[in-house]
Amino acid sequence: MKPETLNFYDKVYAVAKLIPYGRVTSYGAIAKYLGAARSARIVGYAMNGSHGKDVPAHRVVNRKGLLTGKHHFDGTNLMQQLLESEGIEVIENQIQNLKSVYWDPSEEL
DNA sequence: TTCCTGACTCTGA
DNA sequence: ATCAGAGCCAGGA
Repeated sequence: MKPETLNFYDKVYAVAKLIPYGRVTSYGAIAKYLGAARSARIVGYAMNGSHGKDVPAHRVVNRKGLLTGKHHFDGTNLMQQLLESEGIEVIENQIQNLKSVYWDPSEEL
């Protein structure tokens, strides 16, 4: 396998690992940071392989702050619990005060 | 090689 | 303001 091919996933994982504690980001933000603003779905798709890795996928949500990927987690509210455990208020799969906990790699990095 | 699916996002009504 | 539809890229069969 070519390193370039894996580079995309590797970058996604790398950025996800860079997400600070108590902060969340969106797929589009990561995609944009990687130079593929239109590949937001690919970022989420890449997260499918993040299981078993050190990638805090629970800190990655969609642009609306909705936990769309929580269904892919082991439990049903596991993702929400993880976020709440970090001080992030989540109600009905919706992150509250998203603006305050939002973390943009393009701006922070 | 082609077709299908998907943890998204944007634009239009 | 909210709701619905189309577009986009990458990976797997």
